[in-house]
Amino acid sequence: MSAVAGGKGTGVPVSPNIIPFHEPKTHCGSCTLQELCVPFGLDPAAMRRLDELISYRAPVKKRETLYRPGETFNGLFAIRLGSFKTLLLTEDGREQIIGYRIAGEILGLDGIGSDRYTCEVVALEDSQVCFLPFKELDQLALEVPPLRRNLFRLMSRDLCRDQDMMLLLGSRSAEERLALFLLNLAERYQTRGYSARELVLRMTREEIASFLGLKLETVSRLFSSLQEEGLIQVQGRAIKLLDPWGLKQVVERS
Amino acid sequence: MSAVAGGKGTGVPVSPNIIPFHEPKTHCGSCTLQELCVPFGLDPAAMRRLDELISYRAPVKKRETLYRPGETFNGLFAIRLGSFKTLLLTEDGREQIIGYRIAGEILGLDGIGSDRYTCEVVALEDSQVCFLPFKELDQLALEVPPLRRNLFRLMSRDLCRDQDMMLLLGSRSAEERLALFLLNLAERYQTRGYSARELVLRMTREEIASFLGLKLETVSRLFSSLQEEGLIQVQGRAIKLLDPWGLKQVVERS
DNA sequence: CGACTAGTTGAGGCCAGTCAATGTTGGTGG
DNA sequence: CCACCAACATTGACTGGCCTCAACTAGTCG
Repeated sequence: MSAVAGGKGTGVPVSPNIIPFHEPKTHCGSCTLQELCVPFGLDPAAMRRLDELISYRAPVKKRETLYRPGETFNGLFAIRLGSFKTLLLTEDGREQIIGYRIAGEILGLDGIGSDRYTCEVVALEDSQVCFLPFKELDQLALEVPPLRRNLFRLMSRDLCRDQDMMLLLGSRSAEERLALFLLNLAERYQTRGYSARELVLRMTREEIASFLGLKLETVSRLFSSLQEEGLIQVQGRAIKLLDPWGLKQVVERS
Repeated sequence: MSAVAGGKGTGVPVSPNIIPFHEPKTHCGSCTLQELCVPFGLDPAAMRRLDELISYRAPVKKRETLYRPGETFNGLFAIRLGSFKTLLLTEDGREQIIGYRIAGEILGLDGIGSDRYTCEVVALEDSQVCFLPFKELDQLALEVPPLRRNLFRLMSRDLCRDQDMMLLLGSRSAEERLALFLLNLAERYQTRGYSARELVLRMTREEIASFLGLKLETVSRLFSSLQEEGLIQVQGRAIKLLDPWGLKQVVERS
């Protein structure tokens, strides 16, 4: 069963660990991620109304599933803390990871169209999400144009990200894929105030491989060879980008 | 310069070949594709208002570009007739085809978020599109909930399609990719009232290959081998699916 | 008719996959 | 706190699927 989204698609949140609202810093207005997230650019009044509509903020433990394909769509999740993988299963049971989402990003957009979520979302570490019930969100968006705009922007951002990913999977070598993966990740962490040079991966080699359309041994070998080239430094899941410009060259050399 | 979307991102439509509105069958209400398209499920009054906001219906010639990355986003295009490829360019100039859109489908959603279109769209044959200016569409959607719903549905549909494509590119063999491509195409043509068994490709082998993350020779070889297996019959771009069930088996055999 | 584009087919090479052995890390319980 | 175990990661040897290069055919348009 899902950790938060409600069992068996009933739409009723059942997490026993909902974070009390009187805790400090559990409001959009004081959230450090607001400019990446749904509330971006809203005036204080609108922000307060958005806050009221968020029906709960809840922790999701490592490896727990946030939602699964087929569960009824009832809203979006904003990642407050932590990271998630999104994946699809092939008919023969293998999993293909199609996304990797970190704090400030939105989960659940895949369900907007069909009333059902279509992919599976699993926490890669202990995380926290804010739940935005869609009906109410849609209503509020009617009155608040910037919110409406943000919703479109978020969907469009996902569309473009997926298209970039198709470009990557369709026409890049294994080495280019890994280099792009690292650069992209570093950039996203940087916008969140973390170092642009050092990052700690939350995924296993196998998960990275699945995401990049490769095998885990290939990923492992590539980490080693990029390290030998002096471009990165690898210590398990801690990666240092020693030469970001060199990494970009790896991508751009045709 | 773009064929329709306006030169140099000015947002002013400049096509010299706009189809007069007094032509028969140029209204949503009488369009055979309405149930696949934006107007799905709208009541007659709303449908009329949607019709009024469509600022033009225009032909796009084979190989003409509908819009390019960087041009200002000013609205969506509904395909009335024909087909298009959507593509991204790598920094070294190769093109990666990321989508293949036919009548009843929507183009331009990639631009909603950023005020600029992000991919390039090119007609594969002489085609026709309806232009929906986004500002007005967004306004109308405020008053017409089913229209709002349709917009979300369309974006979400694209998201899921792209995700399926990532699954295909990330974890399927060349033969599986081609079989899936043919089955998917046949299904889409079938919903539009065409035969589920016979289809005429509008793409070259090279375009199919790019879309599937392969090389043209590989695609050509696969057409031949699927034909030898008795699953399809190939005559240039005319393909007959002799054994759709067998094709599905090709995909599902792990 | 010739030039051009699209498509097919063959021979050979290489990148990434597969199989397998070994090393490392981190969580758990004694 | 440390020993143990399982999961994760690395590395090597070999294989194979798809790519590359190349020759040839068929259809199209001026």
